[in-house]
Amino acid sequence: MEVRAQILEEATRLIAARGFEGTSLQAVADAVGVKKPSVLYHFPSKKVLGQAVLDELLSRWNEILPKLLMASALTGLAKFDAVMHELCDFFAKDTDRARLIVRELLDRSGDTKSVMEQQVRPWVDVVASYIEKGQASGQIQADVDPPSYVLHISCLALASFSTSDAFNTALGKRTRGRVHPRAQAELIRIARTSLFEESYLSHQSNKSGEK
Amino acid sequence: MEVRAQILEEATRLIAARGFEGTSLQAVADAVGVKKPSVLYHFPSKKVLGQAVLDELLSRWNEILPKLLMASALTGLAKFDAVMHELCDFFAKDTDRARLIVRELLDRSGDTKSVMEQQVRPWVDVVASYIEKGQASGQIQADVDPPSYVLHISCLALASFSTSDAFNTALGKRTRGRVHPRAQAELIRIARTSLFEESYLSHQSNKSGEK
DNA sequence: TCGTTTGTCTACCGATCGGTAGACAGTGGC
DNA sequence: GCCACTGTCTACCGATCGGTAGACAAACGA
Repeated sequence: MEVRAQILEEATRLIAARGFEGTSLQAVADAVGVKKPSVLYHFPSKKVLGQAVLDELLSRWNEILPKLLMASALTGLAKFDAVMHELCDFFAKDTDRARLIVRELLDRSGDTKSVMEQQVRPWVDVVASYIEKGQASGQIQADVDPPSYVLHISCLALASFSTSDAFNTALGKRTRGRVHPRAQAELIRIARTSLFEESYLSHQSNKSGEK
Repeated sequence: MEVRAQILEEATRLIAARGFEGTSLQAVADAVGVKKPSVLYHFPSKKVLGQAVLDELLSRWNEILPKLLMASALTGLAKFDAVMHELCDFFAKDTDRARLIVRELLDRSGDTKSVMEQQVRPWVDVVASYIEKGQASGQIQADVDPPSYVLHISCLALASFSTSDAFNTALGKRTRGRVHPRAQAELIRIARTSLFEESYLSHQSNKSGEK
């Protein structure tokens, strides 16, 4: 069972870096240190291996999903901070994750339709409904378009993390392999400032003595 | 010269959709309606063809770059709106553009280092310096990190446009091939709200009678 | 009219692709 | 001792990859 896990790990790394089409079974086998038929013994085809990589990613995501939304004891800014913190942590823990998702969105934009409608959209609707509540209570800016906001911020996190190397180079930072702390702080600032009413934010920061 | 342009066009479309590794010269030839050696007559190798696709994209970008920054007669919010409008228009005119750039960032994150440092960073620095001026005059929020902000908003536009199909599906919209108007408006709102001081924005909207 | 150039083609090359067949070694249970 | 199972291997398959050689036809310039 050890070899199977290694194959999955190296395949994840290679597909994230070079794409599914750009990764050969031979390259995966070489990375693990076995021969090609051994790879095909554990995963009966390349397509199955690719799907296993995505399934592994999805199961990791499902691990933190509860923490994301079941932090329902929190409200307003505290809930927002918890969600953004978990989201950034998820991608920061393994930089391949954002790359894999972005590649999947690019490579199979057609095939992901049903996944989008069945898996992503309900999740977006839940977060959007929270935002609408915040708008009703005046904590959140009235002209926010909740579903678009949720998707844009998701896209922003995905893109910034998946291109973190080029991102840091353009920043002139040498923080390899992960998003620079200042850039991550700015990401969260953009998301927060474009969501909450300024009056609510200043009130919260006064209360908590933050910044 | 007609065939060469068609090859470039179909190669652009195919590489944007399936990636460089996922696009064979045979597929390009079939799309144009010629045989494979004809493709290799106009472009001596696949690598050259791929670079030509990127060069074409870069030259289109250089066409609008002056309009982006030489709109220097404008200041503050008017300049911001002009830049964001041109930026969105650029990607909206051809949805392949964002996909090509994102793929390039993913596939050759290492090789793009010099391009980043020589082409992108100066541009980022220019915009960042404008933002710093805005901070000094109080129009722009003091806690914005200018270079990070510029890159994040660029990433946001890139990611939202390049994944527009999946994006719209998750939104439940059927606006195929381009970003839904509401989503694009929300993108600009996020960028504007997270940049300018609220007092400046409300002052400007009072002056122009907008919204 | 006659070379030359331009562009497209057929036929083919070696390398690599994903995948298969089957030998072989270890490791149990009985 | 024996058989079944597991896992890895060598050797190979047809298909496709990027790329080349060279025939051929149309267009062009002198």
